[in-house]
Order: sequence, then structure tokens, then C-alpha cells
Amino acid sequence: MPSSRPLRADARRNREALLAAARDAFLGDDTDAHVEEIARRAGVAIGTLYRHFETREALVEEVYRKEVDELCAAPGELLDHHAPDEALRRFLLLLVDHAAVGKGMAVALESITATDSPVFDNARAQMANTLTRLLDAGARAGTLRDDVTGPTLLRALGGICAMRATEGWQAEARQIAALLHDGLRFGAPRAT
Amino acid sequence: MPSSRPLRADARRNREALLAAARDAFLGDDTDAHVEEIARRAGVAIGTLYRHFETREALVEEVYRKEVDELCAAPGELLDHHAPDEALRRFLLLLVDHAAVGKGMAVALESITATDSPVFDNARAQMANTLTRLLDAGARAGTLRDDVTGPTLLRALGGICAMRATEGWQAEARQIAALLHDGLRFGAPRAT
DNA sequence: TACACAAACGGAGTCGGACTCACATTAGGG
DNA sequence: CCCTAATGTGAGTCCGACTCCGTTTGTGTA
Repeated sequence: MPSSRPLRADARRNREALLAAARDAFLGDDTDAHVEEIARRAGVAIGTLYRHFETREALVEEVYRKEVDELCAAPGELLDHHAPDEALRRFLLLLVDHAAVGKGMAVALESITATDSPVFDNARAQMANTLTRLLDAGARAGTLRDDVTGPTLLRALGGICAMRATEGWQAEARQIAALLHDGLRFGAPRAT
Repeated sequence: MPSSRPLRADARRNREALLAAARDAFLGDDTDAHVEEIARRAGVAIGTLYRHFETREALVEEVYRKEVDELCAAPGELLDHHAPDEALRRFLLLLVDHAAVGKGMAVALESITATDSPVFDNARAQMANTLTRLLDAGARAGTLRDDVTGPTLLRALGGICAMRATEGWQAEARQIAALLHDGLRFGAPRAT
């Protein structure tokens, strides 16, 4: 309900403090930071936290939306400067990098890609659309197969995002991205 | 500590009742059945449940171990009757079928593939070994690329296992399996 | 068959963490 | 400056995993 009324100054301040505190916690190591801890870091009481965010999960979603937005903004430029299959390749690597931001981001991406939690409905739809856009461009160019949809590819990426905390996981993640990319090119009309 | 002493008759009975009740719950829809509910279904008290299983997770692991064992037993026969890349293809489809057993099984497979929870260390290692075996056979035959390891492929499968409850997910899952399979063949010395 | 006792059982109670609610405080329009 | 609706507060509730210890029972032995 942020649109109904401009939100009082102190309320906005607290809301932002909460988001900042949550970001610190979630994007860092403390993926399952307690709400109490987040409120404390933000310098407010629990009640205030719950005035601004329906549930703990709603707060989590809000924190990660910005990251997802940024990620999903990339394809526009990528498609301007690269062939569709190359754009897709770069986007997948970008995804790996984002997952690398922190354990928290990886967990969030996992939730977005791998579950059907309604909390991430928006983020999931946005990511799926982004992938669809890249896939469509590649299909039109004949360099990517045309029988895989954005939502399907999104699911396939779950494995990447879920990785963390293991030695050398990033190399592994890149390899899986490459594997999927190759799978998408394999058998395309103009496969290279 | 089942090996130290043969376990009293009533204890064995209760243990089995608990496992049966848990299997009913987990392999059905009630993935997050409460321990109390499971104990009730088994006709024992909570204390008894905890005598047999360290934690709720330990019970979960026990329930799914059998499924994983069964799944991992398959490649032996598959490799006897099919070329390695075909054996791999079939194994991936088998994985999809197992994930289809129930929401619970899908969740378990997800945990096995996508997290690094120590609860599933055994299952994870077993699955990774199984995949390594298939990949090695394919690499020797020249029909699969040789730069992807079992653990890596296992991670990549996370996306498949995490799928559930969405209309037509199984078709989607098969497609992702095919995608990975194609990615593994793409660029192999004797790619078909 | 009876006995003894270790093993197993039961379930009320503890504990930890998400979430609520009734009251106190305060921003900011008039 | 005052009024009031918006906001903040934090002790308390709720819920579910897990613990503890008194009670019951299976079973090896005489």
C-alpha cells in the first residue's frame, strides 16, 4: 500500500533502515537471520518490522527484487551487441555472477527458480520473460532450438543457483551454464 | 547403533511403523508433516520417535534412502544393454520418474542435488558416483564429452528435481533432461 | 514359571523463533 | 499549537521440534 498515501517521513526512514539491515544480513552469510536480529540492526522494534512487511518472506522478497531487476535488465543491451546465442551465453554467466554475490542471493535465486513459492511469483515471471526473449531471438536466428520455453530453462537453471559453499563451485556453475547452452544449440538449424 | 545389539522385538516393530507412517506422509503430499502427526499415525508417542531417529531430518533421510538406492542400482543394467550415452539418457528419465513418485520424493531429490546439507551426504555421494560411472563410460566411447564430472551433473539436475505441482511439469522435466543430455553430447569426439 | 533389569515407551514440559495486539508516541495538516 | 491518524513498541501468543525422567515391558537366566 505504498501508493495510497506518501508514507510519513519516519515510516519511510524505518522502512529503508529495515531493508538495508535485511540486505546486509541476507546478501552476507546470515541467510536465515532472525527477524529480531534484523529489527535490532535497523534500530527498530519487531512490531515496526511487521508493520512494514507482512511476513519474514515478504521482506526477503523485497530485498532480492532489486537484484533480479538488475539481472533482467541486461538482455536488452546484450541483444543489441551480440548474436542471440552469444547473448544468452553471456546472460547465463551473468546469472552465475549474481548467484556469487553471496550465499543469500544464491538461496534467493534458488527459491525463484526451483520452487513455486508464491512469494517469488513476480521475480520468477520476470526471469522467465527475460529468458523467453533471449530464446525467441535465438530461435528466429536459427542458432537456438525453438522447442524450449523460458520457464523451462528457468527451472533448468535451478541447479546452478542452488550451488554454494563448496570449493570451486563457481567453475562448476559456469560449466553447467555452458552445458545448457550447448544443449540449446545442439540440433538448431544453424548450429555452430 | 542398530548393529550393537539385535534390537528388541517391540522396538523393531515401532521403528518400522514409524518408517511406514513417515513414508506415507512424505511420499504423499504432506511433505512437511509434523513429527507429532507421524508418531500418531505410527501409534507411538513422540518420545519413541526420537528414540529411533535423532532428528526429524534423520527420519526423512532414512525414508528416502531406499528410493535412492533403487535409482542408483539402475545403471549397472542400463550399461549392459545400451550404449553409454543412451544409458545416461535413460537414467535421466528414470530420475524424472522417481521425482514424480510424489511431492516428497521431489523435495528429497532436490535436497540431495541442490543443497549441501550433511543429512544427504551419503545419498549425494551415491548419486554422484552413479553419474560418474555413466559419464566415464560415455567418455571412453567418445560419445559424451569428458570434461563434466558426476557431481557437476548432479548439481545440474537440481532444477529437474525441484519441479512439482505445476501443470505439465513432467514434460518440462523430460525436456530439461534432454537438454542436458544434448549438452553432454555436443562437441563429443563422436557426437551423433 | 518367575524374577530382574536393561531396554523401550509415554507425554508433559522446554525452548526457540515467527508473528500479534493493545497501548504509547509522534509527524504534520489546519 | 493542537488534534488525530499514522506509526512505533515489545511483552506475549502460538506452534512445532526436541528433551527428560518416571513408567512399562520384553527377554535372558535360574
